[in-house]
Amino acid sequence: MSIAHLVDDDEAIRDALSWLLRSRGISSESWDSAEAFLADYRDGMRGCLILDIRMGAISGPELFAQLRARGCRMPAIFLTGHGDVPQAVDAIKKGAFDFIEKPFNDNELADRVIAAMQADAELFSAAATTAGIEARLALLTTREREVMERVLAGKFNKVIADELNIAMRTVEVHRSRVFEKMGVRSAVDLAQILAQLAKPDQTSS
Amino acid sequence: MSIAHLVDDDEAIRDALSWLLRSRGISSESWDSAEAFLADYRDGMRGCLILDIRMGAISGPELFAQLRARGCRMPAIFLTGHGDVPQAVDAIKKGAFDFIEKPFNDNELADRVIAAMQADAELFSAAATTAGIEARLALLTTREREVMERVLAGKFNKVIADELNIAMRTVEVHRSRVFEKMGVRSAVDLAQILAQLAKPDQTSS
DNA sequence: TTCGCCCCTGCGGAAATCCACAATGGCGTC
DNA sequence: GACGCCATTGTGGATTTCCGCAGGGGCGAA
Repeated sequence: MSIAHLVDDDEAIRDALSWLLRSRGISSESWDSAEAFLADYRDGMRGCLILDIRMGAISGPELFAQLRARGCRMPAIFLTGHGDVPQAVDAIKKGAFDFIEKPFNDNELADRVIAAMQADAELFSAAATTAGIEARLALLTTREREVMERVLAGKFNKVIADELNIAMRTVEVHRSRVFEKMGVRSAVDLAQILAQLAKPDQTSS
Repeated sequence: MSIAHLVDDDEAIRDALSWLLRSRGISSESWDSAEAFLADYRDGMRGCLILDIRMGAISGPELFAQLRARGCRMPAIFLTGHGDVPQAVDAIKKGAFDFIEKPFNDNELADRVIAAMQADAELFSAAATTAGIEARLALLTTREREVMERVLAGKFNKVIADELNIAMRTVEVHRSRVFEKMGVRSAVDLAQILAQLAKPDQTSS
């Protein structure tokens, strides 16, 4: 279940938003401060963030930055009462999903939240595959990784054997074990799945 | 020589900006409308764009969209007189480099322009390498491309031969010609350079 | 028509990969 | 100490790749 995580120090806004979202079939949870949310935050949370810009000690953008630093990739929608262009520009540049002025149009906001939820779903499925790849990568032994690097550099087993001062046969064994553990059947496949790992694709609006 | 391309219907602004930039060692050229700029626009132009939001028939964002459609990748800085948050958010999401309100701070604006110039330079060098790859790719014949696809799919020459209903020897010939034309020596190398082609890397402020 | 480019094919050999079978030694855990 | 995991190596053979040599047919441009 993915839910909207609402952080705003204004109870009226929290109530209005959670009611609005519920009416669209979106469940939400609320916090009255960034600190409160940070205390509850857990890796792997799903859904989206709806953050007020101005809050107590920690502002929305600051909260967002801290969450990002902690690995959170949930799409964030910022709410602001006073149209601050530089802040909006800055937020979007830093990866915010959207930046909306209060008072907001109910329909529009709900649509944006739904879009954010969808973005999160896509991010999640993308992350699932890369996580799988990384998990397999973690299973490799040191030697296997050394061999893999050189295989990806397009070197012949013979050359790799020389570089590592081991017999060609040993290289072959490592090589095939790498393929096996990574679930691929050729060096080309390996190169391709590793290439997609280093390539996060950006989605917006 | 990279220069700032200034498009604004207000002569006073154009003059002020070009003077400001000149004082920082940045040369610029000015147009008084989007139409005028579009008429002069040529592929391969270098530098950055400084676009007014509100202009005659074609607005800054519209001009930007048209340029992007025509392949222009110059970083664009938008100037706006009235702080319009939704417009700013939209512009940044669509890839604008920056969105600045008038009246602007001279120092800040100059800094942003310099940053945009630098972004353009990075884009250019990145584009140069991908352009090289695409140029080589364009040299391949249809058959060679068909073979290449299947090689990248990790298929054996034998399988490829079956799929294309040609002799294995022919596949080998195409395969080696592909390597030759692409300037690589193994299928792994090929996979890697093609992977980097599909991966534009985003740079912002 | 001649020339160039592309697609196709066969032969044969050198080089590399892939793989099953078989084994040794180190190292840490239970 | 037995067991498991890792790194290492060898033999030998099947499979694949890589490549030079040699040649045929189609097709469009000069």
